[in-house]
Amino acid sequence: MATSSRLSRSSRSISSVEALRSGKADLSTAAPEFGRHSIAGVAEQAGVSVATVSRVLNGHDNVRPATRDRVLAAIKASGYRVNELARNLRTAESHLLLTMVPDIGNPFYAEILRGIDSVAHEHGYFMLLCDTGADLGRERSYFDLLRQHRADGAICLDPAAIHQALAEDSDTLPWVACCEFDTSVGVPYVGIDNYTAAGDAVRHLLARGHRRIGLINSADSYLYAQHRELGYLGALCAAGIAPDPRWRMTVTNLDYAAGGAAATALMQLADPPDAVFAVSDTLAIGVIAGLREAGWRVPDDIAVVGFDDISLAAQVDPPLTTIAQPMRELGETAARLLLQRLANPHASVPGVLLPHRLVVRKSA
Amino acid sequence: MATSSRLSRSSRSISSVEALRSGKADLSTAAPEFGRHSIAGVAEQAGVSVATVSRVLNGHDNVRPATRDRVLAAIKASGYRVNELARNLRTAESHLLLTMVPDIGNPFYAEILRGIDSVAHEHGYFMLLCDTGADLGRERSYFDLLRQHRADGAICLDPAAIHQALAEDSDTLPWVACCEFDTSVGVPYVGIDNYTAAGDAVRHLLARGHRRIGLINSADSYLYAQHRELGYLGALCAAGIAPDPRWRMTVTNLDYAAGGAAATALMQLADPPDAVFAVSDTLAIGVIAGLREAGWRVPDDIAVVGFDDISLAAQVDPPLTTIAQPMRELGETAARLLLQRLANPHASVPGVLLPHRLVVRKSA
DNA sequence: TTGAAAGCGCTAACAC
DNA sequence: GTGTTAGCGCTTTCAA
Repeated sequence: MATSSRLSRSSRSISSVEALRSGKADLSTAAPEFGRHSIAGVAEQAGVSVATVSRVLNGHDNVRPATRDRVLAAIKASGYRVNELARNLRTAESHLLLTMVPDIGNPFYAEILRGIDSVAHEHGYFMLLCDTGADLGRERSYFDLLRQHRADGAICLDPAAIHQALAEDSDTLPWVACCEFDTSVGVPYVGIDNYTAAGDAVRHLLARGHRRIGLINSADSYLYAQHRELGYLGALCAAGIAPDPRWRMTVTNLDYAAGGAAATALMQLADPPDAVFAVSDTLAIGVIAGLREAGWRVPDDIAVVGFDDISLAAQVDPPLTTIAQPMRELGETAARLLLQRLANPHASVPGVLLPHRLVVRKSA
Repeated sequence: MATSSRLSRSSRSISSVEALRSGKADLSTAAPEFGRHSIAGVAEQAGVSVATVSRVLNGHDNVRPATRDRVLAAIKASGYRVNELARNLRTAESHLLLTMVPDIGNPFYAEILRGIDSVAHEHGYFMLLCDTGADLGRERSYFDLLRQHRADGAICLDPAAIHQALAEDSDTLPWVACCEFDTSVGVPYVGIDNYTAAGDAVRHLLARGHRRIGLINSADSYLYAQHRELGYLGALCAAGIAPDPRWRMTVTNLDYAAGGAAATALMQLADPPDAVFAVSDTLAIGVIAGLREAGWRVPDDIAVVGFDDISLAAQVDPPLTTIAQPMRELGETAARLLLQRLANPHASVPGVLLPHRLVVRKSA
């Protein structure tokens, strides 16, 4: 294929471009008759029993080298692959880890997912990813995957699930919470100290001389939103400032547009803030865009602090000052907690708080 | 465990953070004993045979209503859930669709993923997401999931796989290509006409009076990169312009940083371009950031056109002019093609090209 | 060291 | 309409 794919590039490309234009390339597909062999076939071919093949397959050492070689040869010759479905049924595990994320599109989750994925692979697991859209119904159906034994355990990054945890049997299921968590439920979790982190953001603003500090927050049904609001309030109070309640905006979505809309609303107040703390970088980036559109300069007219430190934060204009969460580590830890719980269902699994840090750039 | 996990947070967190960081948490495997009931238990409880329970479970209509009710009651009372592992073994399908994406972090893929997910769910499938990191080895191991019957089919968004397709048996496996595809291979695909799309981008720049147009492209091992380069070249030639080869930059990564670096390099030429076409929005956003850092104004000093139209494109400063791909539809179509292929392995599945469009904003 | 055989939990013939 | 039963492909005692 190396050679055939290296046919004069231009000629091939052009013809294929033409084929593409028409959009009509017909692809008569051959029958995918994959995996016809079973362990019995291999056994027969190697002149041994299925038990022996199984032993070889699983690397048991009680097989004579000569026998092993014969089996290995038969496997190779037949192109045999283990049917994991059968193996899973037998061993009662799927080696799949369910990950529920509220919004795949939010770059905040991408790095967390990578962390989960890497640890999962290290331990022979695959990640079954589900976008819940923060919808309770869908979430519930995803938990069913656990009940149906289609996944061995779950990592939930989705706030909506947490509250459900108490009400249903989901607390008997093998899952852990990541980022959004309730320490008072018996579910293992990993996250950061949202209260302190939000306080850090606000204290930074305070240190820069801002006194009129707005907050753009998620609905307080989210625990992290509650904690960040408390952190915001706490820092302000400690500085002897009574925050204007009109400066607290609630959004139902963390996307760019929501940030822009909230910022616009904020600046239309008779008495607008001179700084804003948004509880997500995506929100903050939307805020900056909205502000710019309305003719305000950041940080001169109004300072902006975000939360998360997604890779984009450094790229926008002005680069975003934000609270960094250790995203990759958050994901890795969540996966380890879950694996730990699976390995030892009766042991108590700890809750973990990871450190955050303030990253000062130009927006505040 | 609820109580034992309620130990003072600080002390617990610290020790566990250390254990987890080390990655050495020991994971001796024990049997997770959830879901103790089987279909036999339900049958017994309802005073019927397992076959009848199975019939009820699968909604067959040859069951007397009274019997059905009895079974349903028994199911409810026992909290029984189907063991999908067993069902899958029996029916030889997992109802899992594998999706291979080169980089979860690239927002371009997020909307495609949503499209896939929605169609998959509509048809009772779940999406098993794998980040290949554009790595051939990992990709290969993901294809193994198909061979092992752990997934029924796959959607591959990853360039690296395409070339592999010819060389290995992967062309007998049930998969489809999305976004990156080779019309000359017998694999169903969906994508856009990259040649024309790139041409449209360049013609827009031409129409705005630019003549010195640079290109920031992926390595030409990618088919889409080849086609876009051809489109770029074609449009330039048609306008009677001989493009300076030094204005063509190749990046090995589509992230923001790569765009910034390429832009910087471009502008250090003795004779820099006055416009740049980047083959990805993430790249283009990095270009803008890099340019700004170096003191260039967009679009006054240099115009920038991107590709994809991710949601962020409208948020950056200046808002990005770009080629929009119908991302959601791309994903939906890919899923449909795959489902179609699964439903009818012998039918020929078409290749599909979806329309793109130029979105003019302020960067060019 | 190897084999025979019993299931894992389910579906689908095939009987009644 | 309902029950009996034979597997799906594998792992794992238990014997030999």
